[in-house]
Amino acid sequence: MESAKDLSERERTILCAVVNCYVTTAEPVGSRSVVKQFGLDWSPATVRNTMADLEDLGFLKQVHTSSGRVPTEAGFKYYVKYLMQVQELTLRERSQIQDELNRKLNDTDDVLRQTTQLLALLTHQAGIAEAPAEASVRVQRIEAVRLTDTRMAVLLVDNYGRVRSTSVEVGESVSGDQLQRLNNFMNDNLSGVEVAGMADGVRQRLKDYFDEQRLLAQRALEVLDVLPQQKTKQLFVEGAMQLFDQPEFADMSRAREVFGLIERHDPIAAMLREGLQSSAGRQRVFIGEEGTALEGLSVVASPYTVNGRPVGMVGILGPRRMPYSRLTSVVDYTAGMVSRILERFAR
Amino acid sequence: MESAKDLSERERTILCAVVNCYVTTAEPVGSRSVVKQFGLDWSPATVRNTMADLEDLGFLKQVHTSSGRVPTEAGFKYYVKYLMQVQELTLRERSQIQDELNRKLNDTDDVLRQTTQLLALLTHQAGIAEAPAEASVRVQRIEAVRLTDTRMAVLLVDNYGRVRSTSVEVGESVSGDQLQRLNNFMNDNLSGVEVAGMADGVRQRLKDYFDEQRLLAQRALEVLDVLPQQKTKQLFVEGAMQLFDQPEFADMSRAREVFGLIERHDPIAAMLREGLQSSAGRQRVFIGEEGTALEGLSVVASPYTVNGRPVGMVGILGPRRMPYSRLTSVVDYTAGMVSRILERFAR
DNA sequence: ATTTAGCACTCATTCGCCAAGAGTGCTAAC
DNA sequence: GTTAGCACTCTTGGCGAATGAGTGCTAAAT
Repeated sequence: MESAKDLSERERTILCAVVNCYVTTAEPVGSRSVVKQFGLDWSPATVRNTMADLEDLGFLKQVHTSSGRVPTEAGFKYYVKYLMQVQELTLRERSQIQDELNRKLNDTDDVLRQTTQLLALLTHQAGIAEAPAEASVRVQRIEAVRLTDTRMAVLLVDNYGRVRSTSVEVGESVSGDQLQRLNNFMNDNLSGVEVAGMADGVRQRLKDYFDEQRLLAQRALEVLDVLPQQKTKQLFVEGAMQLFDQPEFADMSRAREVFGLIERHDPIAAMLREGLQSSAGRQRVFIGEEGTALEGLSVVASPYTVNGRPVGMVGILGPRRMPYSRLTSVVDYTAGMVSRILERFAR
Repeated sequence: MESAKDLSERERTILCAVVNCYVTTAEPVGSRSVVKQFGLDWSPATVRNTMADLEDLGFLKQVHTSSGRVPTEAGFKYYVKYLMQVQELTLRERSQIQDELNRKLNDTDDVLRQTTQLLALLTHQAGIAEAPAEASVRVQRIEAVRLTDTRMAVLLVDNYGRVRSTSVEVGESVSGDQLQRLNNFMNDNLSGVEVAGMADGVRQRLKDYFDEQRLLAQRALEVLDVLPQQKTKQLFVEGAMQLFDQPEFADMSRAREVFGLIERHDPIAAMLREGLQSSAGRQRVFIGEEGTALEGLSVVASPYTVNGRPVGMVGILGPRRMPYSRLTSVVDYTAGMVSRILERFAR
C-alpha cells in the first residue's frame, strides 16, 4: 500500500494534472499540453522526466511508444486516495437532489428507483441502488385475503416498509373464519422474523405443533413458500444507456460485455454487498481490479442508513475514467438524503 | 395495395428467394448465388432481368450500383402478405414452450415476464409483452391493512388476478373498526369498476354522500389516489441485448437509437395497442414504416385472450430482416399458451 | 545538481492508389 | 423468351508516403 510520502510534491502535482486532463478528454495526455493547460511553471522536458518516473512507479502508462500518458488503475487508486479533493456541491445541486427525492414516494422501492434515476441524471453514469440486505429484512406484517374458495391474495410488509404481494392457490378451500385464524397465527409467530428464513423456521417447528396449530402451520407454509420468491428487486439500475456515450464503450464488443454484466446483476450486487461490510472507513470508490469481471469499471457508492444502521448502498457505475471529485460528493449527499427519507417508512 | 396477381410466378419465386437468402445472410444477394443456392432452373441473366423488374416495382433495391439486391420495406410486406408460408413448430419446440410456461407462476405479471423471456430465448430477438389494456382492468378486490395509526398497506386485486400493493400515509389516524368500514365501503362501491377511473368516480359521487358515507369516501380517496399510480408495468421487454448481435445494429449510433426507443416504451406500446384493436384479421407482423420512429424495426405479435376476449399482445421486436415464417409460428403458439394459462388467474 | 532547449526518432492516422472480386446492364446469339 | 459474353461499376483490402503529436536523450544553461 502506497503512502502519500512516496511521491514528491512535483510528482503528485503532475499525476493529479494528468488524471484531471485525462478524465475530461479521454485521450493520452502529453507533456506540452498538460503544462499549458494547468499553467505549470516547469518546462515540458521536466514534466516529461517526471512522467517517466511516474510510469516506472506504475501510475501512468503509454498506450504505445511515444504517445502521451494515461493513468493506470494504480494511478487512479492513488489519485482517489491521496490526491483528489472533494468538490462541494452547489446550492442548486443540493436543492435539486432534495426536490427530486421529496416527490410523492410512498414506498421504499419507489425511493430507491427514484434515487437511481436521479443519480443517472446528475452524473451521466449508470445509477445503481441496492435493496436492504436480505439478512436484515424482517416481517412486520403478513395478511392473507380471500379471493375465491381456494385462492387468496397475500401481503407482506417488512421492517423497511416495503410491501410485496402476490396470489396463491391453496390445496383445500378456506373459510373466512379459518383465514382469520391463519392470519393471527402468521402474525403471532412471524413478526420480527427474518423474511428469507421464515418458511424454513415454521417448517422446523412443525413437529412441535399439534391439532389446529399444526393445521394452521401447514396452511401458512403454502403462503410463505410463495411470498419471498415474489422477490423484491435486489438491485436497481437506471440510465445504463448513457454509458454508450463514453468513448471506452465505443466498440460493440466492449459495450456488450458491460451490458451483459449489468443485466446479470450479481457481480455488481456482490461488489456493493462487500463494500457495505467493509465501508466503515467510508471508502466509497471501488475501482474494478484488473483481471476481474469489473476490470475497467468503477463504482462510486455510499451506504444509506435506516435507524442509524447501514443497510444498503446507492451510487453509480461507469468507466474507470470518471470525475471522482465531483461524483463522490453527489453520491454522498444523495445517500444522506435517502437515509433521511427512508426513516419515514421503516419501523 | 398490391394483389398477389400483380407479380408473375417467376417474380414471386425470385422475390421469395431473395428475401429468404437476405434474411439469413444480411448481405445483398446476387443473381448467381440465388440461382445456385435455391437450384433455380433459370440462368443468372434471367434472374437479373427479373430482379431489375422487381426493383422497378419497388420490392428490391440496390445498396449501390452493381451490388446485389436487398428487399425493401415494400418487398418484405409483400413477402409477408402473399409469399411466406408459415413453418410449423416441431414437437420439441411446442413442448419447450409448454414447459417453460407451466412453471410455478402465481401471478399474471409473472406469466407475462416469463413469456417475454421465453420468446427472447427462442427467437433471439427482444421479447415483448403488453399488459392488459387499461380500459379493461377492473377492481376485483381492495383491502387496506392497518400498519400504524396513520399508515396503512393497501392491496388491489384486479380482474386479471394481478395483485398490486403499496403503503400510504393518511391524514388522521384510523381505528381498526373504522378500517373495517372503509374496506366494506370500497369493496361495495368499487367492485367491477375500471381501475383507471375509480378515484375519479368516487370523487364525482362525493357530493351525493352524507355523514359517515362522506367521511368514508374521503378516506377512500386517500387510498385510491395512490394505488393505480403504483402502476403495474405496462410493457415487458426482455433480451433486448440480443439485438446487438444483429449486423443492422452494429454501429453505435443506430444501436443507441433502438435502445432509446425500447427504453421509452411508449412507441412500442402504442404500436401494439393499435395492432390489438385492428388485429381482427390476425395480421400479426408489423413492419416499421419508413420515416417513423420504428423505421427498420419489425414486430411480430399475437393477441392473447382472457375469457375469450383479446386483451393484450405478446411477441417480439427485432430488425426488419427477420425469419418471419418461423417467428410467426412461435409467437402464435406462445400467445395461445399464454391465453390458456391466464384463464386460471382471471375471473 | 537540477532544469531546459534541441533534435532525432517512433508511432498512429490519413490519404491516395492499385488490384481483386463480386455483381450488374446490355447486346447479340440461341 | 432465354441465355452467354463482356465491359463496366463499385466495394474492399493492402501498401506506402506524408503528417503530426509526442517522446527520450544529450548537452547546455541555471
